[in-house]
Amino acid sequence: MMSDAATPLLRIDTPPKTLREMVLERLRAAIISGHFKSGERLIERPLCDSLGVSRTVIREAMRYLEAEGLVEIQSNRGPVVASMDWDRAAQIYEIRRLLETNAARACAEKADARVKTDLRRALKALGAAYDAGETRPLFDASTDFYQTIFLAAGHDMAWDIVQRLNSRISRLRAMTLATTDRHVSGFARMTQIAEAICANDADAAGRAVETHLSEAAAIAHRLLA
Amino acid sequence: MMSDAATPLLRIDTPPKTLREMVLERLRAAIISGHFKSGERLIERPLCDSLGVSRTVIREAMRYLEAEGLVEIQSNRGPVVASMDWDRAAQIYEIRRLLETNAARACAEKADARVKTDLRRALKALGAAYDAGETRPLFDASTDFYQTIFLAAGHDMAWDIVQRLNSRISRLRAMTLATTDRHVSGFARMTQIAEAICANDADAAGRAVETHLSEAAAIAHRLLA
DNA sequence: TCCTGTCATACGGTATACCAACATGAGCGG
DNA sequence: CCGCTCATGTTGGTATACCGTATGACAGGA
Repeated sequence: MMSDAATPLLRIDTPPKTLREMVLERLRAAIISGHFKSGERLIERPLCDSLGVSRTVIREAMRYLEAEGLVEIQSNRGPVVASMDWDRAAQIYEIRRLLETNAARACAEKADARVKTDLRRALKALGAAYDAGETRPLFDASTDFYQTIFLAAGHDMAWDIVQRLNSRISRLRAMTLATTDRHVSGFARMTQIAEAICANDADAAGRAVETHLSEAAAIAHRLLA
Repeated sequence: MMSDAATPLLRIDTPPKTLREMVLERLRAAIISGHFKSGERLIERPLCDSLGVSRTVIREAMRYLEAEGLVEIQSNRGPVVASMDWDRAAQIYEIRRLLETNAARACAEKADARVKTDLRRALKALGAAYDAGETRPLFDASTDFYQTIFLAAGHDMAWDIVQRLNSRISRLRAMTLATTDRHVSGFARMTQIAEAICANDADAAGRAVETHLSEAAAIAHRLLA
């Protein structure tokens, strides 16, 4: 027999990306990075030209982005980059609070040596990104840190939700990260979280995430409201 | 002056639905109701024929359903109705637990007379649906009950998430509701929830939702695992 | 000046035809 | 039993056309 049906190691689950996946990623990245500002119309035909694809592909990508909440479709006017107000942002921070504290607790309970090294590595990268001071790597390192926690906790569905929510408050997150005092307190909080998890202390991990997030939400509130 | 800029009463905000919205709703309903079984391929052209629309519309609807997680796209094979295993279902129940207990608590804290009558009305409808014994009205009444709670709490984003999660475990929910002992305990739990909220007792409301959900999850686990 | 009606333009919503690439299963030969 | 080839079904993607709505410019009339 060749091998078992599910050999996980050389399985190709994403055979070369389709055009619409690439277009989707670019559009999403463009929105998240602020290249398209909120409220801006996304007109199909110009996008076709600049991306070099047909309307079909653009439109299908738009449906996906619509479902993600990154664009809103106005009737007979087409897609517009979604905007965010404080009320909804606050709801997002609240949902994140629930999901992230829960994930941190679960992670702390089941973290083994492997997870702990991953986490320390992610934290180290995060520290380097904080020192470097550029927004983009900081974004990525922060994402990686949380991803480590969520996946180690086995909460991949919650992680999907959190990522989606984060993409909708990307501007807010960028501004929050750029806040100067955040450079110190942010990393300190992340360190607390990592330490609590490495000590398998679920309560401490949950509390650390909670304070981290409430601080972030407070800064965001000051910036937006 | 004619009238203020925003005359709310005759404003048309949903000018007649577009074809793709109608198609989207029908396909979604067809998947949730089990008309398309999980794992089943959704082949474009037959769908075009049966729905009487063009491929464009079908394909765009599929992108949306993909983003919702109701269908999965296999490369070069197109959309397939997504399936659900217990691990992911458990994650969904866990996320619902967090969001629903939180919403119930918030609702209990800020419920006024208006909300309470709405809730009692929803509960009454729910009781009638339980007595009638048909699955579909029960589904709708249950949805309405929770919607009342979430919206009264001001948690509309969480509500969107919960609805999306529920659509992904619709089969499981249907089986759970059909379980006979659920007919008694389910309504009793819902009554507890409503009473706690009407008493503005956040802790009791949270606890009631928690037990309700953990019971539901246990039944689902028995059925699926 | 302030309406109001008209018109041209821009753009989304939908349909259709067409083609290339890939998947799959049947049949064929070894 | 295995591998090869080939026909067919289906998706991925493009190009094109047409209609309806939205919008802004403009002209005439109260």
